[in-house]
Formats: sequence, C-alpha cells, structure tokens
Amino acid sequence: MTLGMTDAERELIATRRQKRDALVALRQNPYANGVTAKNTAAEIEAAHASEGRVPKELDKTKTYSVAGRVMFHRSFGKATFLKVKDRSGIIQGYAKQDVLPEADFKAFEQLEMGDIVFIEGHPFRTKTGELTIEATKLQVLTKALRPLPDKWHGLSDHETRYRQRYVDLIVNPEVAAAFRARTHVVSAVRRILDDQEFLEVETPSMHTLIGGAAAKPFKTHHNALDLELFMRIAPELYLKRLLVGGFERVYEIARCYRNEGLSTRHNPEFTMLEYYWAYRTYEDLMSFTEVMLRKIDAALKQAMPAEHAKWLSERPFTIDEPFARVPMAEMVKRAASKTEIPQWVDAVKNGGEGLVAILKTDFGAQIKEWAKSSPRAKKLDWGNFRQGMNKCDNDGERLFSCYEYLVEPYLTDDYRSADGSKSLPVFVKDYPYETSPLARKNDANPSLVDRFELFVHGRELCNAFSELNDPDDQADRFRAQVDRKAKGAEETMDFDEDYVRALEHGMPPAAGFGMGIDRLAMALTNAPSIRDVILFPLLRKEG
RNA sequence: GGGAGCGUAGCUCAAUUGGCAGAGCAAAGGACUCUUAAUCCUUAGGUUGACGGUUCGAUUCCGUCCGCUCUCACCA
Repeated sequence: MTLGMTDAERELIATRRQKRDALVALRQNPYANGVTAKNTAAEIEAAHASEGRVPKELDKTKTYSVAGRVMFHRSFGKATFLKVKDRSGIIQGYAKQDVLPEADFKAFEQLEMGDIVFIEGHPFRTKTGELTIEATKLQVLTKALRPLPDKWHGLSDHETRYRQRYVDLIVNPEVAAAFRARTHVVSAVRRILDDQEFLEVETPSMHTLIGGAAAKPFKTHHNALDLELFMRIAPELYLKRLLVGGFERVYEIARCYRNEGLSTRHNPEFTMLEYYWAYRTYEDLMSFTEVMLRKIDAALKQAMPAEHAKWLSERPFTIDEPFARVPMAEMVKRAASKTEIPQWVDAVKNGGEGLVAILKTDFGAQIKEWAKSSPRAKKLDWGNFRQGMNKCDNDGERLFSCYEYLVEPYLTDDYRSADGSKSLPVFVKDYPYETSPLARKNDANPSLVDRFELFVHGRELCNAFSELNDPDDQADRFRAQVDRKAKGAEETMDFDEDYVRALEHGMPPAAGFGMGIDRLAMALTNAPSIRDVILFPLLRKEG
C-alpha cells in the first residue's frame, strides 16, 4: 500500500482519461458545474412507495431528476441500467438509445462506474418491480479517473479504508451510516443541553499548563511569543472559571489530545463533552445522564430508524432499565467475595475494612494459594494486580487498584438487566480522594469524593463529580500533584495559580460531567474500534 | 514499548513438500433494448510490501526493515 502506482493501475487511469477526453471532444465538460437535481433518490422512492414492488408502465406525467455517483452499470449495447447514489440513497436509471437525444447517448457511452452523473426522466417499475427512471436527459457531471473497488466484495482492507476514507464512504454504506450516526449523536447532545439553558462555549486548546486530567500532553510552540504550549488534555479548568464568571450552565464539545498509546479505544485526538452545572450534585447528574443517554438514542432512532433497529438488536447492553449505582468500596467487597478466597471473604464479612490491609503488603507468595479458590480467582490478572498494588502510596489508591483488577473486568458479567439478557450500565461512585484531585470531598466521609464514572458494557464512558470549590483544598491538591511529579510520576497536573485565584472569588457549588463522544458513538453503533467512528484516525505516514 | 498475526493484479481472494503466480469482479474488443453478483466470445493486467540470506530454484524457509490488524501495558 503505497502512493506509487503500478503499470496496471496507471493503465486503468489512462483508459479513463481517454474517456474524459472523448467527452471533451463531444463538447461536454467532464467537470461540469451549475447542474442541480430537483429530487433525491429517497424522495422519489417515497413518492412511489404506495405502489408496492410490482411492474408498472412508464408514467410520462411525472418527471424527476437526480444527481449522484454511478455505483452500478450494466449495458446491453442500446440500453443500459445504472444505479445512482446520492446523499439520500440509491435509485436505478435506465438509458435507451431510442429515447435519449443522440448527443446524450454518445456521451453516455463514455460513462462508467464511479462517475458522477445527472439524470432526468420518467418513472417506471421493471418486471421485478424496481423503481427506475428512464432517462430523457443524461449528463456526466464529473468524470472519475480511478476505478471503484470490487462491486460485490467492496473494500475491506483496514489500512486502505482508513487512509482513503473517501473510498470507504463511497462503497461501504454501513461505514457512512456510523458517521452519520455520530453527527446525530452530537447534535442531540447539543439540543438536550441547549434545552436545559446551557451555554455552549469554546475554550483554548493550547494551554500553558497541564491540567484537568491525568495524561501526557503533546507539546507545541508559539514563535512570536516564544511560548511552550501543551495541546489540551481536558477543557475542565477553563470551563469552571466560567462558573466563577457567572455562566452557571456551560458546556464544550472539546477536541482533546493525549500523547499516549493507540488502541481500539484510544486515538491521540478525541472528542469530549464536558458540562458544568451550578447548584447540582453528582447524584443529580447520574439521573440526568440516564435521561440524556436515552434521549440521544431516541434521537438516533428517529433520524436513522432502519440502521438504529439493527444496532439495537445487536447491542449487548440495555439503557432501558435504571442503571446500577454502586459505591466503589461496595463493588470491591462484592467482587472480593466472588473470588471465594477465604481470607478475603472473611475480611468482607467483618465490614470490608480489613481487605485493603490484607493486600497492603506484597502478597506475591500467596497468589498461588489464592488462585485455587475459584475459577474467577484463577482468572484474575494477578501479575499486574500485584504490581499495581505495590506502586500505591495510600489506601485510596489501593482501593482504586482493587477496583481496577477485581471489579472492572467483570462489570458486564456482574451487572445484568432484569432478565439477564443484556449488560446493565453501572455508575461506579464515591472514589478515593487521592485519585481525584479536582473533585469535592464527601461530607460524611472525607476520604472519598463525590464522583462517579459510568461504565457501559464494561467500557468507561463518563466521568463526573461534584466540583471542589474550596480554594485552599484545591491548592493543597495541586501541591500533592506537583510533589508526585517531583517523585517521577509522569501523568500529573501542574499547579494552576490562576485557577486557584478564580476559586478564591467563589465558584458556585456545581457538578461537572465528561463523556467521550467517540466512545458514545461506538457504543450506540456497536463499533468494535474507535477508528470506526473517527473519520481520519491517526496513522503512520504513508509511503 | 512487549506479544501474536497479516501483507500476492485496481478490489476480493487462491497457489499441494520449495518446482512455469491463478480465479472472480473491475478494465479493453465484440454480441445483446427489463438487468438484479446479467450472460456469451476474445484480450490485457504481477518488482508476490522492501532489502538481504539459504537453495539449481523462494509467494513458500531464515534475517532485517516498513506498514496494518489484534492484544497487553499507560490512558478516556
């Protein structure tokens, strides 16, 4: 797969150039402009839907015109069927020598698959009942110099699909559908928030400090200011400054950049929705999240009913039932019991406090014994769990690590719909404060913060919390971050003095919410890879 | 970054133990005025990702590199 062409490819293109030249010789512009069709394929189809799929004579009382790409071409010499694809769908055309003007038919003989055409004529239905436009006018609007991929097998090579997305979109309707779905999702998000009197804003995507998330940034440089800049990893701190400024409900659909590994769930640039809502708590946002996801899915259903039905039937989770809402510590206790490791089960029975104590010291020697307790215990990722626990500095991080290795891999198994057929989205709530430097401490238990993450079919989709608005507490947490960086931690935040100054002016009590738009689009369209919902995913340089 | 796999015609895929690199679609020429993966006759199309090695002989075996896919780690 390179940009270099083989002789065979050059030949195919040369042939098409000859046909283009033939059009010019016939005084037709192979890149004509200013031609507008009066109809779309779907419109014409809809106008005749009541007829049913039965043969029907040519109806000269009706005239339609469509423009689009020729996806199919079958010639009988003096008559030809072709299928034209426009933004709405596909419709068949029929060109007969004795109907078309002579000049049109001559030009038509130069037409082939992939060209963009204009066709005008009267409708009829073929003997198999397919609605077809018999052309009285036909013009090549744009000559295509490259052939389309195989009409039956299409284009399946992943690399070519990503690198030449334009071809992917032409020949793979389900690919185009996923991207249309993404657009509908984004506009539904906007509509839902706008209806709640949110203000959509745009904040900087080039930052002088790293903040708002734990991630490695991309670096860039401004020449005139001679300024080192970081591409934003999250819009959070700017949006909360706007809460201080009196915008009580703000959101941004923000492209973020993180200089980390690529995977089926991670692209270096991705889109995040963040909103901040004054005088609301994280508990309020859980309810709103359920409502929002259902509304988004409903909007998708309305916009793309046929595709949505397919996605819904194949969807391994359901959003119709109330989502589970479980404190992280509770989830760890449940999951620990399920391992049937006797010491863990005892610790859980005694209130669960002892569990972290058991795991606090290196448990490498006990893994062998523990793993025998149950099939589930055997399957745990013991190596990484042990390593992760050993890296923890405090019990909060240990609880989080337990959650990661004992709970998260089993979310889709442990949390099911009422009839057990689908997985149920889970709000994991009440995080240890050490893992959440921007979240508000829980009033009853200051070792926790008022935070949740939403997991849909085992994948993290949302992250939200009641916002920390105590400037002194925030300053302390920034300092802790800076200390960790000094000790070598890579993904920590900088101390943002201006943000603390803003908090000192008083930020109204608020809850904030983040959601990966790419991941939401994946979830709703059953996309196995984030690259299926990002039009041009990052790839290595071609060639 | 670690591990596994893949790379053959424009597209989708074959190729026996290492023995002349093939098919369908697309393309070119011809027949055909209701096709639905149209049909029939004819033709052309290849640096088998790149470089090197083993061999009389490499798409096939070995090494290096490039690219992609999956997966693990980091993360959303």
